[in-house]
Amino acid sequence: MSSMEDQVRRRLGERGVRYTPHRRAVVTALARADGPRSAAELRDDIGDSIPVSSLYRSLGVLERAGVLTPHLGSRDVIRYELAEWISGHHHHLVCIDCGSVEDVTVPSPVESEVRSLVAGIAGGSFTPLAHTLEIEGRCARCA
Amino acid sequence: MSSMEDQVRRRLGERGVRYTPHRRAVVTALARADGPRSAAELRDDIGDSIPVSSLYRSLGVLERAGVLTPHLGSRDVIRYELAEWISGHHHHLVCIDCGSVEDVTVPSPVESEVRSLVAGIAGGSFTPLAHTLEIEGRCARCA
DNA sequence: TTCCTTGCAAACGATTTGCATTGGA
DNA sequence: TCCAATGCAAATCGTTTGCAAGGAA
Repeated sequence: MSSMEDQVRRRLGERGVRYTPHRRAVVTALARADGPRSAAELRDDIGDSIPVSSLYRSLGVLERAGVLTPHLGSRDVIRYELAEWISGHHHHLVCIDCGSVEDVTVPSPVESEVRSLVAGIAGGSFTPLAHTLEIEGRCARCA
Repeated sequence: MSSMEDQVRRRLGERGVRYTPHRRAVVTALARADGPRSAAELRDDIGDSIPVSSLYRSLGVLERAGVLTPHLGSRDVIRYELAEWISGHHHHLVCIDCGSVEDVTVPSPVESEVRSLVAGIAGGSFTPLAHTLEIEGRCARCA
C-alpha cells in the first residue's frame, strides 16, 4: 500500500473513522485524477456499485476529516480533490466552455511570489489561510 | 443617471435587450455590494416585490449580455457580481466559516506581476483569458 | 400586432436525510 | 454487543421552465 494511502488511513484512524472500501475507492479515484471530480464523475470511474447516497456520505466524511477539499468553481456541482497536504499545493485551469478543471503546479520561486502577494493583499482584518489562482480560459479540446 | 448605468443600458441596447426596472434593481444592488451576491441575498436587498423566477431570469439575461459574472466559489449558491469591464479587476477574500465573499483590489504593480505569472503558468495548450486569486481565510466577524 | 417580459406554479436535479439493516472491532 | 457504515427511498432546496397574461414598440 502506498504511503499516501497510509497517510489517509492514519488521519482517519486518529479521528475514529474507518477506511472502508467505498472511501478508499473515492480516494484512489481522486488520486488518479488530474483535477477535481464531481460525484457523478467519480461514479463513472468507480462504477454504480456505490449507491449515490453512500458516495455523498463518503465525500462528506472525507471532507470533514480533512482528506478532501471541495472545489466550488463549477456550476451546479461540487467537485472534490485531495487536500493539499496530500496532493501538494497547486492552482486551477478552468475551461469556460466545457467547465473542466485541471490542476497546475507552478515553479516554487513563482509560488513564493504568489504567497507574498497574498500576505500583502489581505492586509487588514482578514486572516488568509490558503489561496488558489483560478485561471479561466479555453482548454485544448475546446480551443 | 450615472455613467455606469449608461454603459449597461447601451450594452443591453446593442443586443436588443431592455433595461427594465427589475434588471436595473439587480444591477444597482450589485453596484452597491462589496462582493458577489446570491439570488437570496439580492432578494433581501431588493425586496419580495421581485418574484424568484423573475430574479433568476434577470440574472440569466444580464449574465448572457456580459453585464454580470457568476462567482462559483460558494457552496450551493451562485453569487453574481458586475462584470470586470464595469467594476474593475479584483480578487476575492472568501471566509471559510461564514462563506461570505469580499472583493479586494491589488496595487497595479502587484497586479501586473500576477498577470505575468498567469501568462507563464498556463503555458501549453490552455489559453488563459481571465484569472482570480481566491484567498480563503477568516473574515473579521468570524475571527 | 408582434415580440419581449412577467408571474405563478410545476418541474428539475444535485445533494441530503430518515430509517431499518449490515458488518466490523 | 455496540456503534459506525450502508442502501434504499423520500425529502430538500436552489434553480429552471411551461404557459398564460401584461407591456412596450
